Amino acid sequence: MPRIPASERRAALARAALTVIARDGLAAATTRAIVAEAGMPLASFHYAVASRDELLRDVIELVVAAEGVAAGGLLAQAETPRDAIRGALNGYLDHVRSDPGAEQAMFELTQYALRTPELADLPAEQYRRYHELVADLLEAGASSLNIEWSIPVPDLARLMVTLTDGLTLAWLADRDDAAAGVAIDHAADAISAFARAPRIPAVIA
Amino acid sequence: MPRIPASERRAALARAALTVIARDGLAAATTRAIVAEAGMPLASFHYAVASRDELLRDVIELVVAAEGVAAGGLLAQAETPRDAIRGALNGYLDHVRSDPGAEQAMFELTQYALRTPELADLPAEQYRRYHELVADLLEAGASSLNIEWSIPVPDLARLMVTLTDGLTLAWLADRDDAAAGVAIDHAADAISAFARAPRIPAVIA
DNA sequence: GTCTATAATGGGATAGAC
DNA sequence: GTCTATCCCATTATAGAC
Repeated sequence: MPRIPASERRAALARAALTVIARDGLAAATTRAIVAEAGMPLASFHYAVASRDELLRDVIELVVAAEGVAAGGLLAQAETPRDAIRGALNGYLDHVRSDPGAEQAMFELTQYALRTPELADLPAEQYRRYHELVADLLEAGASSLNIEWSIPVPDLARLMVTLTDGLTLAWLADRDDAAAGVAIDHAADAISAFARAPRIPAVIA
Repeated sequence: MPRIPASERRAALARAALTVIARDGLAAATTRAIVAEAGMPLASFHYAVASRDELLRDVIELVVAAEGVAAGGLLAQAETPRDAIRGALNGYLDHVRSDPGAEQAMFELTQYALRTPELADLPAEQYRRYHELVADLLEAGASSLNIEWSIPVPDLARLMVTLTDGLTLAWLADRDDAAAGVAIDHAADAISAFARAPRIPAVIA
């Protein structure tokens, strides 16, 4: 492994760590497992990064960024607010189903960060970004459906993140697709009640 | 420590483990930390229990039982379905606020169990009990408010657990009391839409 | 600059003295 | 039956050979 900049090794290690955590869990993500996944000798680890916890900081940032990419695809075409919410939640659950380990990795990392003084600041920032991301999606959805939300968009965003987290945790625990689908239908009914016709109608192009 | 039955030691170890996990996190709950908390010599650990993972099984059952006790107190007097839902969610969040570590311990244990083949069956059972517990509360609430729920009670129960999990995770991450309170208000609005007057009016005593 | 080899620590589990 | 003392392994981190 000659001549690879430390910054690149660092990024490669973070990606490898995420792969290991998604596959085997955080407890299994030892420095050895991580360098094995990255195809590096053990000593490269501390050459590129000061400590395991410091690498986990990178991993969390990686995960948050990835979540942003995944969320971008959730804004499907829909005729009604209910279908839009329902589609977004189902899309999110499909994403979880397609790679449950990755989603579980997020939760494990968040909980670990909360317990680790050097990382304890990350979860708040992580959720701030989630809320912001979902708020943007809600704004875009309102615009595309020509509706407005009857409660502040940041409030609704937090409620949507609450639902995705809760749906994910329960599904990870019992893998009950049918129950999750039903919960999503009811949640879509409940949340779409916050959509209403705009006070100032949009100009039709 | 003379003459204490193994079953009692086992229970004491499970309680001590939960104390340690709530205070310092699952990763810090080593056999040594657990016996120190329980005031026992290290060798008592494997005398009472075959392995650390086996003790964690007991701990999860302990946690689920404790959650049941906590939930029992959430059925406050309320005039309307909205206030009942709102009161229950606020009561739950107060419980989380009063001992965040204990709540975090639950999540950590669930995630760890999902990653551990010998414990992988527990989370489904855990959530089955939560759903059942909340379903009972919803039935009791409907009866006391003289309403009925417009969707099946098990469906609504899953949605309520989804909300409590989601609210808890976000609050643990950002400790934003105001935002959590607002989210609860909106959630109560949304969920109380599933309450309606009973088709068969209850007999007034 | 890179990696082999090893240090130093802390872990789960147990043998054997009392 | 109980617990001290220890085993042995895996871990993070690093010293020093190339």
